[in-house]
Amino acid sequence: MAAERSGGGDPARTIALLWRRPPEPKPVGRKAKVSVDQIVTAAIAVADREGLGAMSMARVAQELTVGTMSLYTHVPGKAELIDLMADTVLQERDLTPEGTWRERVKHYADRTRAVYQAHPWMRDVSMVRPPLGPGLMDGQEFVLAALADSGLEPRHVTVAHVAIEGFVHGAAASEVDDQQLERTTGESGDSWWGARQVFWDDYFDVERYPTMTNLWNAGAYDTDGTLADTMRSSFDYGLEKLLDGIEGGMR
Amino acid sequence: MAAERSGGGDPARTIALLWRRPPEPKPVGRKAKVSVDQIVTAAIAVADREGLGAMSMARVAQELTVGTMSLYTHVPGKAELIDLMADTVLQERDLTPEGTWRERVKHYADRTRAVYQAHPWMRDVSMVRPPLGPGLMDGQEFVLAALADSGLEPRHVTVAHVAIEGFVHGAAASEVDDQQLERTTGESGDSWWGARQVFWDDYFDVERYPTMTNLWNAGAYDTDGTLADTMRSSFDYGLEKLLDGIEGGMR
DNA sequence: CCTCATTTCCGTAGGCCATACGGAAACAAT
DNA sequence: ATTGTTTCCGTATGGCCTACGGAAATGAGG
Repeated sequence: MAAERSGGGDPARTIALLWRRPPEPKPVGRKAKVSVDQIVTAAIAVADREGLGAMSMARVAQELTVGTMSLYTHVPGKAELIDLMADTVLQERDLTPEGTWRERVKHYADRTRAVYQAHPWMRDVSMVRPPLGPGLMDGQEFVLAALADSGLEPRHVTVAHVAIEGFVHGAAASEVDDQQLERTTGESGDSWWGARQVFWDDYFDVERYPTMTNLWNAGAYDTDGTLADTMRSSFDYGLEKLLDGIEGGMR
Repeated sequence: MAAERSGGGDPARTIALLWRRPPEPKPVGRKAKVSVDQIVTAAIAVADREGLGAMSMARVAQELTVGTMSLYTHVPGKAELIDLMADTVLQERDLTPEGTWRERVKHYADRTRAVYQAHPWMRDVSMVRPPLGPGLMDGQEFVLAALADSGLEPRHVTVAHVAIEGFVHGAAASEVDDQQLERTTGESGDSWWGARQVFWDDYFDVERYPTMTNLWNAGAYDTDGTLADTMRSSFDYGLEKLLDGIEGGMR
């Protein structure tokens, strides 16, 4: 379906969970078999292996040898669990503030990209209404600090920030899409394209697509590395050009 | 769940459907109550109104007053139906080749953005293994022609193309994310942020986030328009800077 | 009109999913 | 041993996709 995060429940409860502020100590009552951390860890493990689609409450409970409904004692629902998962993996970026502002933005992009590589299901998590936890907030502060040091006006810092965030998450997402599809469908990108050879043979119209034909003949699509390499270069190229443009606008 | 397109079935069948090449005329047998076009149109209508999550085979069949399983006579399965939907709405961009190469790329970006605006469920459709139909192909040809006219080397045309494609789809996707969430959850972005006021009151740490605090105090987050306006400017700003960078790299 | 091959229509059934509800079980304090 | 509190979890509801196979409709040939 979709980016199925939203946190329909009580926002205060979700935010308290994100910052791991337990409601209060409970010396009385039955001992808990599982903790929030265990649930989040197990959920991430399932999603890493089999995709977000396979991360069901029943599946996570099974992983912890616990009844499905037990999870609801610790976590309001599935949407909130996804919030917790996302913020947790965003904390894996350890962002060291070294170098020029450009180097720091590049560093941020690389670390974020690494998160997506390690957790391809992040593709399916919308960042428009993000989990307001430490993982997200620390990243924002890091990029904003770099941009503020660049000499941009405060006003332009915020708009450049949104553009960079959008590019990084968007590019990282489309880069791991391929792997995620491979994981869920069991078919690799190369094999997928290979199976569609029939398209180039029977449907591609040279007259309708002259530019593609020319580029093909000019060897523009000859490639040494894999499809993953190509996407990686595009990520770097695009970010570089975007930063060039931002820098150029300052002078 | 996810970007639930993949076309696990026979690729040749799917491609034939995308280009609307019927297998052959059938003078014999029971008359069909519905056509492929009707199914695709109804599916798009449902997804437009209620999101891709609500676009189930049963729901589409209901729309056409037909049994659920009847759809499978005309369409291999849900994944292929989504392929058909995506390529159909991409055909709605009518791309007129006028102006400089930059103007044409901008034109392409705007038309693609309009598609996402009209069909927010496109956010959930992965473009990594795209539907190889006329809608997608015509768009690719258009951008490549613009870039080829720019004077870029063939080699750089392809990498710039991937970067632009990624930016446009990524930015358009995150721009409509908000609307889609509003549609499915019934809560607007403003109301969502408002309900999380508690975060700024009780959790935001001024010492931990000095840059954000400074920017806030400098009025960088004061805004005249809505959240949608802000995202729109970022889309334009980011594309502009990306094209600046690409153009600058040529000299 | 009847037969028959061909095509489409679609009911049923199996195996998934989230989660509301409410009772059973475990534990600390009295 | 009782009581209050908390956690655990079985059941049930209403959804989803689609494999299977039989019923219904249609045109052609007799």
